[in-house]
Amino acid sequence: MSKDDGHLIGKFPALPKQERAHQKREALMESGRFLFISKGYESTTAKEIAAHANVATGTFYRYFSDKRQLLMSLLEDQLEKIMPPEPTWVHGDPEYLLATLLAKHSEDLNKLGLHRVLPELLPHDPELAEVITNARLKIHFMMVEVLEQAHQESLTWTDLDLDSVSWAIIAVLEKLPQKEAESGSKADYEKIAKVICRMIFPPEIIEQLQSGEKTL
Amino acid sequence: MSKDDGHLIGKFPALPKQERAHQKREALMESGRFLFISKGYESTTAKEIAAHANVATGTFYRYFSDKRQLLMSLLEDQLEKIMPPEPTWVHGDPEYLLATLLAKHSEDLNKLGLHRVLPELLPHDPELAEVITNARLKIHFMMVEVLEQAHQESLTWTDLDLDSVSWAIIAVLEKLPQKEAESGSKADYEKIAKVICRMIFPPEIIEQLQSGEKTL
Amino acid sequence: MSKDDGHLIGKFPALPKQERAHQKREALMESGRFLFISKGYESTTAKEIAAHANVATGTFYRYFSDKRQLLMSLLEDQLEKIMPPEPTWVHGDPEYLLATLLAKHSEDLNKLGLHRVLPELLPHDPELAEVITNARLKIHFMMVEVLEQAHQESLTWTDLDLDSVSWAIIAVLEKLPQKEAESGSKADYEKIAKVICRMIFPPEIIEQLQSGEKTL
Amino acid sequence: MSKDDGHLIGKFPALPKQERAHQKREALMESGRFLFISKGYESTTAKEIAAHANVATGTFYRYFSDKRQLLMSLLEDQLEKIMPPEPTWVHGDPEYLLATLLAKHSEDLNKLGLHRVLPELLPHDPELAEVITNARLKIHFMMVEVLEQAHQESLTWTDLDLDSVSWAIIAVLEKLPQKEAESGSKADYEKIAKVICRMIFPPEIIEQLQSGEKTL
DNA sequence: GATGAATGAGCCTTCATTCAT
DNA sequence: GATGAATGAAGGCTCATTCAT
Repeated sequence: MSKDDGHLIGKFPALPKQERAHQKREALMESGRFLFISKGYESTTAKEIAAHANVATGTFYRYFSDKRQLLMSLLEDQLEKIMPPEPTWVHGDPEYLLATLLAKHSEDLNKLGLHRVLPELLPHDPELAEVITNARLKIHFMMVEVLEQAHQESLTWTDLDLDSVSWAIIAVLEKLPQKEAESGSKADYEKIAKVICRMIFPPEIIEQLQSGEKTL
Repeated sequence: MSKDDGHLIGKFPALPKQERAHQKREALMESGRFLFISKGYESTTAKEIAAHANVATGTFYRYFSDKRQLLMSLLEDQLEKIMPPEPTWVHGDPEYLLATLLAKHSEDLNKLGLHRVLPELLPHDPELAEVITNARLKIHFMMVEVLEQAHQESLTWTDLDLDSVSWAIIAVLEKLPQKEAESGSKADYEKIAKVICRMIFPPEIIEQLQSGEKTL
Repeated sequence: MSKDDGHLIGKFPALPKQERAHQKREALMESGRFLFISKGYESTTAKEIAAHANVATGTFYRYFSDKRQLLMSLLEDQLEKIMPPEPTWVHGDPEYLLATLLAKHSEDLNKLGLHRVLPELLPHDPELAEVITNARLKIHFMMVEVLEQAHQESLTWTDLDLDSVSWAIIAVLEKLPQKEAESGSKADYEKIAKVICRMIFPPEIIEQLQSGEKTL
Repeated sequence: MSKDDGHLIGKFPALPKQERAHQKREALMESGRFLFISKGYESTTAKEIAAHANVATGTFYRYFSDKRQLLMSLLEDQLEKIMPPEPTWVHGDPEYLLATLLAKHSEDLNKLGLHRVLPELLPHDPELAEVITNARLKIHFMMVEVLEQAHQESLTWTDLDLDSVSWAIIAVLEKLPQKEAESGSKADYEKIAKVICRMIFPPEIIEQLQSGEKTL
């Protein structure tokens, strides 16, 4: 049904103008993403992106002021997808939950794929760096909050700095894609989840949580 | 005696030729390092490096076949400095030792500084990637070995996968410079060391080690 | 009609796109030819060719991958023009025919002009050398064939090696432009034709042919 | 005997200074000749020539103001060697004499080898061109004179322009090295000599000369 | 809006030439 | 005299960006 329903004749899609434009924009972004990931940001030229999206070079510049803006749009568009859903660790087996979370997060990142180009740019593009840092901070605060909550309930180690724990967890999280890229295979999320959990919970707490005695 | 005896003031260094050449090479490498770190590898031109080292463009090419080779030399020169000395965790307070190690490692990396450019290049330079991956693997194996040893002595958690622990530690280690770059200040090595140690040792073991009862 | 109808005066050519592109290519080739001839192949830069054709440097590279390719195109385009039409010496006054042929050939070469750059390149560009050698061989075989035919009819010297004769003729032919370049004036084609004819025909045969007694 | 007679100790030749200098100059010229011929004039760098002659780059410029001057010296030095000895065609079998001359000339040219680089330079170096043109003219006049002499004795064709004959002969002469370079083998000097002779002498004259009846 | 030819600044690299040692 | 490191102008080529159609 709707506008794409086969009433098309030949190669002239009868889409509303705005829709057509939107499609082109999308195509360019997708091409940009693909090429950035395949060959790196610097090595990808605007012309290539346009060609890959089957539009003329000039068209690129109608939709984006330059290569960088396309990247920014990619990020804006999809940064929220990186945001891990608030983990509900305290409601059940935290190791299992975390392993699931890791798998999901890793998959999301891979779908997005941009983590491969960011390192290339972050150090030299403050604005971009800020966007990313903010996203990271958001995750960090979210995680600290969760840890804090668990701390309130006396579920966590009492002698560890929650901020450092949170940061360490994020460090591990962010290194995951690299690990997988280097080894060429999926990481063993369960083992890693177990390690991460140990940073947070004493073993006996985890057992309690796993046995379901102590859910929120 | 004569004109070369060091009494000269001003711009006539009068060093032995080979020395002069070596100095120039060093100056170029230092300039390369500085500029790579400041403005990124791609954005740095051979001309700039030469200018920063106060030599002509052509001189750059006398000492290096190109920018990449300069980077490789930087790495070769200093990769061993990254190599953390084998930690002797089991001989004393592991938290203290690890904190010291973190501080030292972080400082080394910062002196080297290249960790900022590597991410930019690794995905697109297989040879370079291999060099780095090898170095990382070396650290990883070293760490696994140490953990294994501790494990033999029943010092470690018995339910954690040592390989994953090792990898997580390295992940944290490698994220340190980024953390410091983003926050603009030194990390709190002691708190982080504590978190890392928790991945390895049960708290009571750490206490034992700290009290010196159970050294190797 | 409207703005494209040719009534425009000034700088708006308004040709169909393809035509314009073709013209630009032509202009570049012509500029290349001119500059190669004037100042030599090596001494001519792509930038100069572009400037002479009133286009930007980059435009040169849209139409040609490099200087050499432009030269190759020049040759391909015009090599057939060098090919002398098969002479019909045996049908009439051979001296007159040959003189005409020489004049024509010389004029063609001069129009083309590339004979001035070829010597510079042939020894160091095997591919180019092959192209040229093939063209020369073609002429050689054509000439041998004609001589052979004349030989069949007992028109030629009986004691000369036709292959050597053919080669000598071509040598003379190819030296013509140089002779003219050095003296700065046209060669005396009739006198030279007479000399060449003497390499082929005994004088009495020529007389016969000239008197028309013995045409094919 | 003399200065080179074995009193040398180690690697310090006890040659008079001037001699040493002269040797270096010679070595540079020989290296230049070799490299010009192998890789072309333009593609040969001063540094290469120096390296090939086992001297430092700077030394090159002590003996020659630049690459071109080295070439000029090469020519000056050896141009006379190109000069064919005045042929004494009229004293014996002209075909035999000419064949010998061709062989000798060809060998000389090949020893010199510079005929390979001249075409690259002549069109764009008027001074050089003049040197060469003069040499050629000298040969031309020499040849015309000989022909004239033969003409006086009624040995030559009476209806051919001696100037054109002379020029044609030189054309053939100068194309010889190219022919040999292209075919990769020696030319058949006897056959070619026969053709050339036919441009000059009627067959019966040649027979006379060969039979020795009519020497000068 | 779309096109893609055109632009030209700027990068990489080479090499003739100089000059301090 | 000899050396060879240093110089820097200049050529080849790319690519982000513009603009006439």
